[in-house]
Amino acid sequence: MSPQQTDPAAISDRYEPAAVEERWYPIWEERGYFRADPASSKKPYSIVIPPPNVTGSLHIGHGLNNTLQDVMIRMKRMDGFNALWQPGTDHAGIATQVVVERQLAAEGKRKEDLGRAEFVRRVWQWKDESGGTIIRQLKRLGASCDWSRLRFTMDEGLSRAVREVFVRLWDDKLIFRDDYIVNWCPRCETVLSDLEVDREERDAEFVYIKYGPLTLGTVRPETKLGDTGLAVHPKDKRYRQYVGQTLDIPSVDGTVTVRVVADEAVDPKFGTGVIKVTPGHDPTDFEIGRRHGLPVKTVIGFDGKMTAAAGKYAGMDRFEARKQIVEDMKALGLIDRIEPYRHAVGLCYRCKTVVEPLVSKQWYVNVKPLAQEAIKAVRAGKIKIIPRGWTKTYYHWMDNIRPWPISRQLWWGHQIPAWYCERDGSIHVSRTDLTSCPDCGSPVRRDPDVLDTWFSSGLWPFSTLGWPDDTPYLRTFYPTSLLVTSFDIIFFWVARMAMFGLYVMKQVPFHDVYIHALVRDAEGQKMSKSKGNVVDPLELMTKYGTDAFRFTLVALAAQGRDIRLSDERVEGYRNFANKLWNAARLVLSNLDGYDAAAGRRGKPDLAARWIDSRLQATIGAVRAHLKAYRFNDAAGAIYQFVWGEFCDWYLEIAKLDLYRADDPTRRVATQHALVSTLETTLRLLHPFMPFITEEIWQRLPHEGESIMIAPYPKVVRRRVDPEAEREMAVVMGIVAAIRNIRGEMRVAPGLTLSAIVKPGPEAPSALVSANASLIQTLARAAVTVDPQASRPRSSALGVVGGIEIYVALEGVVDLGAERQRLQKEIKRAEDAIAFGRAKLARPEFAERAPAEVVDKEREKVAQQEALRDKLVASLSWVG
RNA sequence: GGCCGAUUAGCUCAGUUGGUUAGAGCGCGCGCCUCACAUGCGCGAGGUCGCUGGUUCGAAUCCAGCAUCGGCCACCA
Repeated sequence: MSPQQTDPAAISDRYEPAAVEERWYPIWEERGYFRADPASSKKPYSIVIPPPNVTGSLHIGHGLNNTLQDVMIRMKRMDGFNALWQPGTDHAGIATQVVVERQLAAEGKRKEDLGRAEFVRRVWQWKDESGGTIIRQLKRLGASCDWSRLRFTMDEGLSRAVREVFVRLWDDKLIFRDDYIVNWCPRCETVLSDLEVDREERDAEFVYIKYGPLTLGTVRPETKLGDTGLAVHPKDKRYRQYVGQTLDIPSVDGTVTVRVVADEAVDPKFGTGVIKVTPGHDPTDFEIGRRHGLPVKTVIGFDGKMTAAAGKYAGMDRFEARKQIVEDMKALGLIDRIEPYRHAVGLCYRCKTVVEPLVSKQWYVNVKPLAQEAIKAVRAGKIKIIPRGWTKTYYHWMDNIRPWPISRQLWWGHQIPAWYCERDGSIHVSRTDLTSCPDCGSPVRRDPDVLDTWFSSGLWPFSTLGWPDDTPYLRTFYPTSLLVTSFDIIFFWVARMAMFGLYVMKQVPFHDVYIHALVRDAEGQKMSKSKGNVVDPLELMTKYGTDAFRFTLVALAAQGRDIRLSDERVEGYRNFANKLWNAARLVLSNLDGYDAAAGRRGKPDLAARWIDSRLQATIGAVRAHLKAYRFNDAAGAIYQFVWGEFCDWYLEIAKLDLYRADDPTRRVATQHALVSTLETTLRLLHPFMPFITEEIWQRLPHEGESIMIAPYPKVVRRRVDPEAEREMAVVMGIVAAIRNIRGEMRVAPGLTLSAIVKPGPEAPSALVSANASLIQTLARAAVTVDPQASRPRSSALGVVGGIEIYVALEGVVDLGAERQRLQKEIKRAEDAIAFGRAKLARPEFAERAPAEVVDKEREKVAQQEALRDKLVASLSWVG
């Protein structure tokens, strides 16, 4: 490396991120640094991205999620792994379809007006228009994905994977079609899985209805029209006589015929201990009905309106019908009483419409056997969930898993590969499209439903790598190394991937699962569009720089705790980037005459040995923290090292050699220490702050073409130097003690103090003497070392680790003024003491005030006494 | 109802397996435009670690109970 010199004026004293970010990302991408190579002999390391909604845009959660992944993948890539970060996007069935439906609505059209084929074409068009946004934004974030491998859940290849898995599950009898009670959203007109139903507490009326000889309570009187039974607990003596009877109950619209059954599901202590059984509109009732052979009567339709079976209420909205029926029952004297009641109602996760339990024919995956394997994999440690606490949640959900309804009444998605024979209705599931019945040659009709979005995302770790084909990527990178995701999709996604991965590949889809927390606003509120408190990551990146934004998220990403993001935080880390920038500016502008070889030959002085030792410790800490996914600790370790040690101490010390041209050997040695420390630090920091580190690194003497592919720092044992650390601790302690006195005594920073240092057992004279000039400069004090010294008059005392330091005050501070100040403070303290004592002495206070108030007052007095004593002591030395 | 988490400085949070004087950022006070950086430098104030009890030589840390807040799950109509 040739000697170089940079004029400090040539580099801005502010780090300006925009230009740097724009310059480096395209270079990295063009040079192919993001690409993994399945033929490489390096150890593979892979991450699949949680696919964002293809038509979405980057929100703060993506910011955190992808920054963490980028930190890991960049670190591993630098550390010599064959690293693949597999990117892609999700078609997000219902979400995307709703957006396009809204666009149509703006044109005054409904999707039915276009027809299915045309509608789907419109969605594809929308996908093509908006699909690039989130990818561009991820690039803006610095994400080092292998973009040449970008996948989409509805790509030809991934669709083939979906169909293949569907067929295999069908052949294995793990997919079935059944009439079952489902969560139905009357607005979206589709079935929802249990996970897609949000619960919300609502106030309701608990209506006690007279049912012939019995009385029972319900919050849903309108479903009375669909009652086909009554149920009581088998052991409930009160109602035993009715069990088995069929009752004709006079009701609002003629009589209702119900059979009384005994079922364990009934809680005899709740309400009257009798429940009405409406198998058509309640999941519990549906189960009871199945157990006892009660018929299903559907009185509410898929549109949320009462059906023809509801008699005179037919066509009425379900909630209006509820009111009307209560009115009618009141009129007929069928209501015993009404009580207020608060309970959870199910809402559609997309549109918040109250979900209607309805019986309909849907496709299901019997996930129970798959869940068993998924549980085993975690128990056996083949999948490690971090933080550990989430494993219990995972087990609990897997243990209680129910069949997964996978059909959705949408047009956007993977259409179910099943055909019905027009002749006998037989079902034919096929890898290829059918035009006629394989059994009888009759015409066939394809099932119109599409699959739940999570079906295709569940295949993501292997479908993106080429499955069902046996590709080099699949062989090299499956199972993946790490999955980084948020806790809110553990069940939706992580659990499904675990089940599908084990079922299809016979191997876990990932080894480690890191679950990160939620990013909230500065007040701790969940960000939401309706609250208007959404922080736009792009704005933050523009305002403070991408590196600062990334570093903020990482620094705040403590395990198991939500992140409160505020501008002040990002600003703080923007300042950190600026600090680093200026440290680099100092180094770069003092490299004239630099000779790397000569620098290496030189003998490092104490400070150089110290900073090198601290650097090794930092490298070790960062590696350990990243290994354990303690991102915040890793970031904190670097921050502390760069600012608190390298800048605050080493750069100040280095200036001594840099600015003094009388010792060229020392200068070159120090230049070398500076370059080497800074260069290593940049590599250590690169995964967190990719842009600024590359920019500075390129300007520094370095080896290689980019920091992105430079080696990640390793701890060099022989550079760990406990002796240097001990000795520097003494020097720093003395400096701090003198600065402390300067601060307390309000001595101007420009004034040079004179200090006598009396070494103690921990700090031999030789050590202090050897570093006297260092101390002198850092503390701005003329230092005399004297083991026999005793404290002179008019001096301030500092004590550190057995060393005594006497700082002369004569001529430096106005002793008279200082005396006055001390006297004034002593007086104030004494006044406070006197006041406090008087208060305590007053009987009405001492006897009547609460004990803690009295204690507090006593404490205050004691504090003031201690302060006074300290001031008096100071005064004696100043006097 | 079940499970989980949180409670530490004015604010937001760190604090690995129990171990000297409990840390950081922001904010606050004092002094500084010291030739890398005022997005900065030096110094300082500020904490009964939610409460009660227990284990221990020793507890912010482990155990039990309580209080407050938050989250997830759940078919009590």
